[in-house]
Amino acid sequence: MPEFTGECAKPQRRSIGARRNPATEAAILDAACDLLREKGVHGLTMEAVARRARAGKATLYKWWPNRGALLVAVYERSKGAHQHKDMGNLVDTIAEFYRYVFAFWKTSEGQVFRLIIAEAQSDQDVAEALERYRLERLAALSEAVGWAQACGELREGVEPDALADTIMAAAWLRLLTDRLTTDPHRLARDVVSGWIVEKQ
Amino acid sequence: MPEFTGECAKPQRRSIGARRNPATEAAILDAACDLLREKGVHGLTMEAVARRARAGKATLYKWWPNRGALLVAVYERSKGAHQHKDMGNLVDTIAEFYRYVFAFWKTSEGQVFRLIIAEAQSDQDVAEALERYRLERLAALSEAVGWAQACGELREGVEPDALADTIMAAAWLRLLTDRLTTDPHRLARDVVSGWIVEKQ
DNA sequence: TCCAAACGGAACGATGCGTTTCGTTTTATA
DNA sequence: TATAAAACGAAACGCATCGTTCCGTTTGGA
Repeated sequence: MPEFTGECAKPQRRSIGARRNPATEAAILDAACDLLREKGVHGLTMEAVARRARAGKATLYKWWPNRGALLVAVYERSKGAHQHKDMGNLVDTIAEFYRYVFAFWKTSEGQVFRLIIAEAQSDQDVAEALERYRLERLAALSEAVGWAQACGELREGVEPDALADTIMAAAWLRLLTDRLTTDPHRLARDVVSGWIVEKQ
Repeated sequence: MPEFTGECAKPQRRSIGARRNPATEAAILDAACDLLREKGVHGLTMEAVARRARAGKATLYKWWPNRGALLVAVYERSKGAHQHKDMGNLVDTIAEFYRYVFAFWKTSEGQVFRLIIAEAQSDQDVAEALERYRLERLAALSEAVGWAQACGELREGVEPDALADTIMAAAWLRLLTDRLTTDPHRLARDVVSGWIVEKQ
Protein backbone atom coordinates (compact mmCIF):
# COMPACT_ATOMS: atom_id res chain seq x y z
CA MET A 1 0.00 0.00 0.00
CA PRO A 2 1.47 3.35 -1.02
CA GLU A 3 1.89 5.62 1.93
CA PHE A 4 -0.21 8.72 1.82
CA THR A 5 2.21 11.55 2.33
CA GLY A 6 -0.32 14.35 2.51
CA GLU A 7 0.04 17.38 0.21
CA CYS A 8 -1.82 15.46 -2.43
CA ALA A 9 -4.61 17.63 -3.73
CA LYS A 10 -3.55 16.49 -7.18
CA PRO A 11 -4.85 13.17 -8.36
CA GLN A 12 -2.10 10.68 -8.80
CA ARG A 13 -1.25 10.63 -12.47
CA ARG A 14 -0.37 7.00 -13.10
CA SER A 15 -0.02 4.95 -16.22
CA ILE A 16 -3.16 4.58 -18.30
CA GLY A 17 -1.82 1.48 -19.96
CA ALA A 18 0.54 0.78 -22.79
CA ARG A 19 0.12 4.19 -24.42
CA ARG A 20 1.10 7.76 -23.91
CA ASN A 21 -0.79 9.63 -21.24
CA PRO A 22 -2.02 13.00 -22.60
CA ALA A 23 -2.37 14.32 -19.06
CA THR A 24 1.31 13.68 -18.48
CA GLU A 25 2.28 15.50 -21.64
CA ALA A 26 0.11 18.45 -20.73
CA ALA A 27 1.42 18.57 -17.17
CA ILE A 28 5.01 18.58 -18.40
CA LEU A 29 4.49 21.32 -20.98
CA ASP A 30 2.57 23.36 -18.42
CA ALA A 31 5.37 22.97 -15.93
CA ALA A 32 7.91 24.03 -18.54
CA CYS A 33 5.89 27.14 -19.34
CA ASP A 34 5.50 28.03 -15.69
CA LEU A 35 9.21 27.66 -15.03
CA LEU A 36 10.06 29.87 -17.99
CA ARG A 37 7.59 32.46 -16.78
CA GLU A 38 8.81 32.39 -13.18
CA LYS A 39 12.53 31.73 -13.36
CA GLY A 40 13.54 32.50 -16.93
CA VAL A 41 15.76 30.41 -19.11
CA HIS A 42 18.03 28.95 -16.51
CA GLY A 43 15.02 27.80 -14.57
CA LEU A 44 14.02 25.47 -17.38
CA THR A 45 15.98 22.31 -16.63
CA MET A 46 14.87 18.75 -17.21
CA GLU A 47 15.17 18.12 -13.49
CA ALA A 48 13.06 21.11 -12.52
CA VAL A 49 10.39 20.35 -15.10
CA ALA A 50 10.13 16.77 -13.87
CA ARG A 51 9.84 17.90 -10.25
CA ARG A 52 7.26 20.55 -11.06
CA ALA A 53 5.17 18.20 -13.16
CA ARG A 54 5.51 15.38 -10.63
CA ALA A 55 6.80 13.27 -13.48
CA GLY A 56 9.69 10.84 -13.67
CA LYS A 57 12.76 11.99 -15.50
CA ALA A 58 12.63 8.78 -17.50
CA THR A 59 9.21 9.82 -18.78
CA LEU A 60 10.53 13.21 -19.73
CA TYR A 61 13.51 11.86 -21.63
CA LYS A 62 11.35 9.28 -23.34
CA TRP A 63 9.26 11.88 -25.15
CA TRP A 64 11.70 14.80 -25.34
CA PRO A 65 15.25 13.53 -25.64
CA ASN A 66 16.82 16.83 -24.64
CA ARG A 67 16.17 20.36 -23.51
CA GLY A 68 16.01 21.70 -27.05
CA ALA A 69 13.22 19.32 -28.01
CA LEU A 70 11.27 20.46 -24.97
CA LEU A 71 11.73 24.12 -25.89
CA VAL A 72 10.46 23.49 -29.39
CA ALA A 73 7.45 21.59 -28.06
CA VAL A 74 6.56 24.41 -25.71
CA TYR A 75 6.77 26.96 -28.50
CA GLU A 76 4.83 24.89 -31.01
CA ARG A 77 2.03 24.39 -28.54
CA SER A 78 1.68 28.11 -27.90
CA LYS A 79 2.22 29.61 -31.32
CA GLY A 80 -0.83 30.25 -33.43
CA ALA A 81 0.07 30.43 -37.11
CA HIS A 82 -0.38 34.10 -37.91
CA GLN A 83 -2.81 34.85 -40.68
CA HIS A 84 -1.59 37.87 -42.59
CA LYS A 85 -4.28 40.42 -43.26
CA ASP A 86 -4.28 42.44 -46.44
CA MET A 87 -4.60 46.01 -45.26
CA GLY A 88 -4.92 47.35 -48.79
CA ASN A 89 -1.29 48.41 -49.15
CA LEU A 90 1.95 46.65 -48.32
CA VAL A 91 3.26 49.04 -45.70
CA ASP A 92 0.12 48.70 -43.61
CA THR A 93 0.02 44.96 -44.12
CA ILE A 94 3.60 44.58 -42.88
CA ALA A 95 3.00 47.06 -40.07
CA GLU A 96 0.12 44.91 -38.93
CA PHE A 97 2.40 41.87 -39.08
CA TYR A 98 5.05 43.59 -36.97
CA ARG A 99 2.41 44.68 -34.51
CA TYR A 100 1.21 41.12 -34.11
CA VAL A 101 4.57 39.38 -33.70
CA PHE A 102 6.05 42.04 -31.45
CA ALA A 103 3.03 41.75 -29.16
CA PHE A 104 3.33 37.97 -29.10
CA TRP A 105 7.08 37.97 -28.56
CA LYS A 106 6.58 40.19 -25.52
CA THR A 107 4.49 37.52 -23.79
CA SER A 108 6.16 34.86 -21.69
CA GLU A 109 5.24 32.18 -24.21
CA GLY A 110 6.54 34.34 -27.03
CA GLN A 111 9.84 34.89 -25.23
CA VAL A 112 10.52 31.23 -25.82
CA PHE A 113 11.19 32.03 -29.46
CA ARG A 114 14.36 33.98 -28.77
CA LEU A 115 15.54 31.11 -26.61
CA ILE A 116 14.92 28.72 -29.48
CA ILE A 117 16.98 30.89 -31.80
CA ALA A 118 19.72 30.92 -29.19
CA GLU A 119 19.58 27.19 -28.61
CA ALA A 120 19.65 26.58 -32.37
CA GLN A 121 23.13 28.11 -32.51
CA SER A 122 24.53 25.11 -30.70
CA ASP A 123 21.92 22.34 -31.05
CA GLN A 124 21.46 20.79 -34.47
CA ASP A 125 18.02 19.35 -33.71
CA VAL A 126 16.70 22.71 -32.59
CA ALA A 127 18.30 24.33 -35.64
CA GLU A 128 16.42 22.01 -37.95
CA ALA A 129 13.10 22.59 -36.20
CA LEU A 130 13.70 26.32 -36.35
CA GLU A 131 14.56 26.16 -40.04
CA ARG A 132 11.34 24.34 -40.83
CA TYR A 133 9.39 26.94 -38.91
CA ARG A 134 11.24 29.81 -40.56
CA LEU A 135 10.52 28.53 -44.05
CA GLU A 136 6.87 28.03 -43.21
CA ARG A 137 6.52 31.58 -41.94
CA LEU A 138 8.59 32.95 -44.81
CA ALA A 139 6.21 31.36 -47.30
CA ALA A 140 3.21 32.94 -45.61
CA LEU A 141 4.92 36.31 -45.54
CA SER A 142 6.01 35.98 -49.14
CA GLU A 143 2.43 35.31 -50.09
CA ALA A 144 1.35 38.54 -48.41
CA VAL A 145 4.03 40.41 -50.36
CA GLY A 146 2.70 38.70 -53.46
CA TRP A 147 -0.67 40.33 -52.94
CA ALA A 148 0.96 43.70 -53.32
CA GLN A 149 2.80 42.55 -56.39
CA ALA A 150 -0.43 41.29 -57.96
CA CYS A 151 -1.93 44.73 -57.44
CA GLY A 152 0.95 46.33 -59.29
CA GLU A 153 2.03 47.94 -56.05
CA LEU A 154 5.63 46.76 -56.29
CA ARG A 155 8.35 48.12 -58.53
CA GLU A 156 9.53 45.90 -61.32
CA GLY A 157 12.02 43.18 -60.56
CA VAL A 158 11.18 42.87 -56.88
CA GLU A 159 11.13 39.25 -55.77
CA PRO A 160 8.61 38.60 -52.99
CA ASP A 161 10.81 35.96 -51.36
CA ALA A 162 13.76 38.30 -51.11
CA LEU A 163 11.66 41.13 -49.73
CA ALA A 164 9.96 38.80 -47.26
CA ASP A 165 13.38 37.68 -46.07
CA THR A 166 14.35 41.29 -45.40
CA ILE A 167 11.08 41.98 -43.60
CA MET A 168 11.60 38.97 -41.39
CA ALA A 169 15.23 39.86 -40.72
CA ALA A 170 14.20 43.25 -39.38
CA ALA A 171 11.77 41.59 -36.99
CA TRP A 172 14.28 39.04 -35.72
CA LEU A 173 16.89 41.72 -35.12
CA ARG A 174 14.44 43.67 -32.95
CA LEU A 175 13.65 40.55 -30.98
CA LEU A 176 17.28 39.59 -30.43
CA THR A 177 18.42 43.08 -29.48
CA ASP A 178 15.56 43.74 -27.09
CA ARG A 179 13.87 46.40 -29.21
CA LEU A 180 10.33 45.11 -29.40
CA THR A 181 9.09 48.59 -28.56
CA THR A 182 10.05 49.71 -32.05
CA ASP A 183 7.12 51.42 -33.73
CA PRO A 184 5.70 48.79 -36.08
CA HIS A 185 4.40 51.18 -38.70
CA ARG A 186 7.55 53.21 -38.90
CA LEU A 187 9.60 50.05 -39.17
CA ALA A 188 7.39 48.75 -41.95
CA ARG A 189 7.87 52.01 -43.80
CA ASP A 190 11.63 51.95 -43.31
CA VAL A 191 11.90 48.41 -44.61
CA VAL A 192 9.30 48.23 -47.34
CA SER A 193 8.49 51.59 -48.85
CA GLY A 194 11.55 51.62 -51.10
CA TRP A 195 10.04 48.85 -53.16
CA ILE A 196 6.66 50.50 -53.72
CA VAL A 197 5.87 52.24 -56.99
CA GLU A 198 5.39 55.94 -56.52
CA LYS A 199 1.83 57.01 -57.09
CA GLN A 200 0.42 60.20 -58.64
CA MET B 1 60.09 21.48 -2.74
CA PRO B 2 57.57 21.09 -5.54
CA GLU B 3 57.79 17.68 -7.11
CA PHE B 4 58.73 17.68 -10.77
CA THR B 5 56.10 15.60 -12.46
CA GLY B 6 57.61 15.57 -15.94
CA GLU B 7 55.53 16.72 -18.94
CA CYS B 8 56.62 20.25 -18.33
CA ALA B 9 57.90 21.67 -21.57
CA LYS B 10 55.98 24.80 -20.73
CA PRO B 11 57.66 27.24 -18.42
CA GLN B 12 55.84 27.48 -15.14
CA ARG B 13 53.66 30.55 -15.31
CA ARG B 14 53.71 31.78 -11.74
CA SER B 15 52.79 35.06 -10.18
CA ILE B 16 54.78 38.06 -11.33
CA GLY B 17 53.91 39.98 -8.19
CA ALA B 18 50.90 41.91 -7.07
CA ARG B 19 49.61 42.63 -10.59
CA ARG B 20 47.91 40.90 -13.43
CA ASN B 21 50.04 38.57 -15.51
CA PRO B 22 49.58 39.27 -19.25
CA ALA B 23 50.92 35.82 -20.07
CA THR B 24 48.14 34.28 -18.03
CA GLU B 25 45.49 36.32 -19.79
CA ALA B 26 46.88 35.36 -23.19
CA ALA B 27 47.14 31.69 -22.27
CA ILE B 28 43.53 31.64 -21.10
CA LEU B 29 42.15 33.37 -24.19
CA ASP B 30 44.25 31.10 -26.41
CA ALA B 31 42.92 28.05 -24.62
CA ALA B 32 39.37 29.32 -25.02
CA CYS B 33 39.88 29.83 -28.75
CA ASP B 34 41.42 26.40 -29.18
CA LEU B 35 38.57 24.72 -27.36
CA LEU B 36 36.00 26.51 -29.47
CA ARG B 37 37.85 25.49 -32.61
CA GLU B 38 38.26 21.87 -31.58
CA LYS B 39 35.15 21.00 -29.59
CA GLY B 40 32.63 23.66 -30.47
CA VAL B 41 30.43 25.50 -28.04
CA HIS B 42 29.92 22.84 -25.46
CA GLY B 43 33.67 22.38 -25.21
CA LEU B 44 34.04 25.89 -23.86
CA THR B 45 33.57 25.45 -20.12
CA MET B 46 35.36 27.32 -17.38
CA GLU B 47 36.79 24.04 -16.14
CA ALA B 48 38.13 23.01 -19.52
CA VAL B 49 39.64 26.42 -20.20
CA ALA B 50 41.40 26.40 -16.85
CA ARG B 51 42.80 22.91 -17.45
CA ARG B 52 43.91 23.73 -20.97
CA ALA B 53 45.59 26.95 -19.93
CA ARG B 54 47.14 25.33 -16.85
CA ALA B 55 45.51 28.06 -14.83
CA GLY B 56 43.66 27.99 -11.57
CA LYS B 57 39.90 28.34 -11.72
CA ALA B 58 40.15 31.09 -9.14
CA THR B 59 42.30 33.07 -11.56
CA LEU B 60 39.78 32.54 -14.33
CA TYR B 61 36.82 33.67 -12.24
CA LYS B 62 38.76 36.63 -10.94
CA TRP B 63 39.09 38.23 -14.37
CA TRP B 64 36.07 36.77 -16.17
CA PRO B 65 33.24 36.27 -13.70
CA ASN B 66 31.27 33.96 -16.01
CA ARG B 67 31.25 32.17 -19.33
CA GLY B 68 29.63 35.08 -21.11
CA ALA B 69 32.39 37.48 -20.11
CA LEU B 70 34.94 35.03 -21.45
CA LEU B 71 33.09 34.72 -24.75
CA VAL B 72 33.01 38.48 -25.16
CA ALA B 73 36.71 38.75 -24.37
CA VAL B 74 37.57 36.13 -26.96
CA TYR B 75 35.52 37.88 -29.59
CA GLU B 76 36.83 41.33 -28.82
CA ARG B 77 40.39 40.13 -29.10
CA SER B 78 39.83 38.61 -32.52
CA LYS B 79 37.59 41.11 -34.22
CA GLY B 80 39.22 43.77 -36.34
CA ALA B 81 36.92 46.75 -36.69
CA HIS B 82 35.90 46.60 -40.32
CA GLN B 83 36.72 49.66 -42.35
CA HIS B 84 34.00 50.20 -44.89
CA LYS B 85 35.29 50.92 -48.38
CA ASP B 86 33.44 53.25 -50.67
CA MET B 87 33.05 51.24 -53.87
CA GLY B 88 31.55 54.18 -55.74
CA ASN B 89 27.95 53.10 -55.32
CA LEU B 90 25.99 51.87 -52.35
CA VAL B 91 25.13 48.41 -53.64
CA ASP B 92 28.78 47.57 -54.24
CA THR B 93 29.81 49.10 -50.93
CA ILE B 94 27.30 46.98 -49.05
CA ALA B 95 28.15 43.91 -51.11
CA GLU B 96 31.76 44.35 -50.08
CA PHE B 97 30.66 44.64 -46.47
CA TYR B 98 28.64 41.43 -46.69
CA ARG B 99 31.56 39.69 -48.36
CA TYR B 100 33.84 40.71 -45.53
CA VAL B 101 31.63 39.80 -42.59
CA PHE B 102 30.39 36.54 -44.08
CA ALA B 103 33.99 35.47 -44.66
CA PHE B 104 34.90 36.38 -41.09
CA TRP B 105 31.87 34.73 -39.57
CA LYS B 106 32.80 31.52 -41.32
CA THR B 107 36.11 31.34 -39.44
CA SER B 108 36.32 29.67 -36.06
CA GLU B 109 36.95 32.99 -34.37
CA GLY B 110 34.05 34.52 -36.24
CA GLN B 111 31.72 31.71 -35.19
CA VAL B 112 32.03 33.07 -31.68
CA PHE B 113 29.79 35.93 -32.69
CA ARG B 114 26.71 33.78 -33.13
CA LEU B 115 27.40 32.25 -29.74
CA ILE B 116 27.53 35.71 -28.23
CA ILE B 117 24.18 36.58 -29.75
CA ALA B 118 22.82 33.33 -28.34
CA GLU B 119 24.30 33.91 -24.91
CA ALA B 120 22.96 37.46 -24.89
CA GLN B 121 19.42 36.09 -24.95
CA SER B 122 19.83 34.83 -21.41
CA ASP B 123 22.80 36.75 -19.96
CA GLN B 124 22.36 40.43 -19.23
CA ASP B 125 26.08 41.21 -19.13
CA VAL B 126 26.63 39.68 -22.53
CA ALA B 127 23.57 41.49 -23.84
CA GLU B 128 25.01 44.81 -22.78
CA ALA B 129 28.39 44.09 -24.33
CA LEU B 130 26.68 43.00 -27.51
CA GLU B 131 24.55 46.14 -27.58
CA ARG B 132 27.61 48.37 -27.29
CA TYR B 133 29.26 46.49 -30.12
CA ARG B 134 26.13 46.60 -32.27
CA LEU B 135 25.78 50.37 -31.90
CA GLU B 136 29.43 50.86 -32.72
CA ARG B 137 29.14 48.85 -35.93
CA LEU B 138 25.80 50.44 -36.77
CA ALA B 139 27.39 53.87 -36.61
CA ALA B 140 30.16 52.83 -38.97
CA LEU B 141 27.67 51.29 -41.37
CA SER B 142 25.43 54.31 -41.17
CA GLU B 143 28.38 56.48 -42.08
CA ALA B 144 28.97 54.40 -45.21
CA VAL B 145 25.31 54.81 -46.14
CA GLY B 146 25.78 58.51 -45.54
CA TRP B 147 28.43 58.64 -48.28
CA ALA B 148 25.83 57.52 -50.76
CA GLN B 149 23.39 60.08 -49.46
CA ALA B 150 25.97 62.84 -49.78
CA CYS B 151 26.42 61.89 -53.43
CA GLY B 152 22.69 62.21 -54.02
CA GLU B 153 22.53 58.49 -54.60
CA LEU B 154 19.66 57.93 -52.19
CA ARG B 155 16.03 58.74 -52.69
CA GLU B 156 14.59 61.55 -50.62
CA GLY B 157 13.56 60.83 -47.08
CA VAL B 158 15.81 57.85 -46.56
CA GLU B 159 17.39 57.83 -43.14
CA PRO B 160 20.89 56.31 -43.12
CA ASP B 161 20.40 54.87 -39.61
CA ALA B 162 17.21 53.07 -40.57
CA LEU B 163 18.71 51.68 -43.75
CA ALA B 164 21.86 50.61 -41.93
CA ASP B 165 19.69 48.79 -39.41
CA THR B 166 18.00 46.87 -42.20
CA ILE B 167 21.31 46.05 -43.84
CA MET B 168 22.66 44.71 -40.58
CA ALA B 169 19.49 42.75 -39.88
CA ALA B 170 19.86 40.89 -43.17
CA ALA B 171 23.42 39.93 -42.27
CA TRP B 172 22.49 38.73 -38.77
CA LEU B 173 19.64 36.62 -40.10
CA ARG B 174 22.01 34.85 -42.53
CA LEU B 175 24.42 34.17 -39.69
CA LEU B 176 21.79 32.82 -37.34
CA THR B 177 20.09 30.63 -39.93
CA ASP B 178 23.29 29.15 -41.30
CA ARG B 179 23.12 30.86 -44.69
CA LEU B 180 26.53 32.50 -44.92
CA THR B 181 26.86 31.16 -48.44
CA THR B 182 24.31 33.73 -49.60
CA ASP B 183 25.69 35.67 -52.55
CA PRO B 184 26.81 38.98 -51.03
CA HIS B 185 26.18 41.10 -54.10
CA ARG B 186 22.76 39.74 -54.75
CA LEU B 187 21.84 40.23 -51.11
CA ALA B 188 23.08 43.80 -51.21
CA ARG B 189 20.95 44.43 -54.27
CA ASP B 190 17.89 42.83 -52.65
CA VAL B 191 18.24 44.93 -49.53
CA VAL B 192 19.51 48.26 -50.77
CA SER B 193 18.59 48.96 -54.38
CA GLY B 194 15.05 50.04 -53.56
CA TRP B 195 16.42 53.14 -51.92
CA ILE B 196 18.61 54.25 -54.81
CA VAL B 197 17.49 57.01 -57.15
CA GLU B 198 16.93 55.75 -60.67
CA LYS B 199 19.48 57.10 -63.11
CA GLN B 200 19.38 57.88 -66.89
C1' DT C 1 61.39 44.10 5.70
C1' DC C 2 56.91 43.00 5.50
C1' DC C 3 52.47 43.18 3.32
C1' DA C 4 49.44 42.56 -0.45
C1' DA C 5 48.17 40.60 -4.50
C1' DA C 6 48.40 37.24 -8.24
C1' DC C 7 49.32 32.66 -9.36
C1' DG C 8 48.64 27.23 -9.73
C1' DG C 9 46.50 23.59 -7.59
C1' DA C 10 43.30 21.03 -4.98
C1' DA C 11 39.21 20.37 -2.74
C1' DC C 12 34.47 21.58 -1.48
C1' DG C 13 29.05 21.25 -1.84
C1' DA C 14 25.50 21.98 -5.04
C1' DT C 15 23.20 21.21 -9.24
C1' DG C 16 22.05 19.30 -13.71
C1' DC C 17 22.82 15.71 -16.99
C1' DG C 18 21.32 11.29 -19.03
C1' DT C 19 20.74 6.48 -17.64
C1' DT C 20 19.15 2.69 -15.07
C1' DT C 21 16.33 0.08 -11.96
C1' DC C 22 12.23 -0.85 -9.46
C1' DG C 23 7.36 -1.64 -8.47
C1' DT C 24 2.79 -0.31 -10.02
C1' DT C 25 -1.00 0.40 -13.29
C1' DT C 26 -3.46 -0.42 -17.33
C1' DT C 27 -4.23 -1.95 -22.12
C1' DA C 28 -3.66 -5.25 -25.71
C1' DT C 29 -3.06 -9.90 -27.11
C1' DA C 30 -3.25 -14.87 -27.00
C1' DT D 1 -8.76 -15.50 -18.24
C1' DA D 2 -3.80 -15.38 -18.20
C1' DT D 3 0.21 -13.15 -19.94
C1' DA D 4 3.05 -9.87 -22.24
C1' DA D 5 4.01 -5.14 -23.14
C1' DA D 6 4.25 -0.47 -22.37
C1' DA D 7 3.81 3.81 -19.66
C1' DC D 8 4.09 5.87 -15.27
C1' DG D 9 6.34 7.92 -10.70
C1' DA D 10 10.14 7.52 -7.88
C1' DA D 11 14.71 6.92 -6.56
C1' DA D 12 19.36 6.27 -7.25
C1' DC D 13 23.43 6.03 -10.13
C1' DG D 14 28.11 8.05 -12.13
C1' DC D 15 29.68 11.93 -14.30
C1' DA D 16 30.52 16.72 -15.36
C1' DT D 17 30.43 21.58 -14.48
C1' DC D 18 29.48 25.25 -11.55
C1' DG D 19 31.21 28.86 -8.43
C1' DT D 20 33.68 29.19 -4.05
C1' DT D 21 37.22 28.48 -0.78
C1' DC D 22 41.31 27.17 0.95
C1' DC D 23 46.56 26.57 0.65
C1' DG D 24 51.45 27.50 -0.31
C1' DT D 25 54.41 29.96 -3.50
C1' DT D 26 56.14 33.94 -6.05
C1' DT D 27 57.02 38.62 -6.60
C1' DG D 28 56.50 43.75 -6.59
C1' DG D 29 55.53 47.72 -3.83
C1' DA D 30 54.98 50.31 0.64
